[in-house]
Amino acid sequence: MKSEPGEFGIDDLERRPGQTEPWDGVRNYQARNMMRDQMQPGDRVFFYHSNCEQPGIVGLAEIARAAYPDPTAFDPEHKHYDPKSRPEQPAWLMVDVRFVRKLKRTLTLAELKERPELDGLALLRRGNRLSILPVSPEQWDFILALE
DNA sequence: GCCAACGTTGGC
DNA sequence: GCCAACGTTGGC
Repeated sequence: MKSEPGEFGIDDLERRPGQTEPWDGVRNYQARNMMRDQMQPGDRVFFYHSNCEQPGIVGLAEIARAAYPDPTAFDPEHKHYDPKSRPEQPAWLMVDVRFVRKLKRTLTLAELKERPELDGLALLRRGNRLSILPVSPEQWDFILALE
């Protein structure tokens, strides 16, 4: 899961009450479907810092709550308001994410790109801009071993 | 700041 | 349904 550290970084997650944060604001159908269909409580995710000096994987988090309606979509005052989403029929969902730990070092995007073992990694696909991306078990183990 | 790569919107 | 215009993402 990507986040801009200037907006909400791994340190912010660590400081949250319960070290848990609702992952609101996702407004992409592919990303929504991944939250809805692929994320269960206890599942682990990489926390990725994007749009910053050193883009890369900085920590581990886990899903604390399965997908449920994103209330920010209902609020006309909110930046992420979307009139297509109504409480009776929510278009947008979010999960709760809980801090697990920071990595001992940042696994930079540049470093991940150098690894032929990660050729198929969705994060490295050309033009990818999704804020939530799949990682296979093999990719997961390989990346963690780089730490 | 630049720009490639997308997703979305809306006219037709 | 097509597609140009536009907005956003995010690395560099």
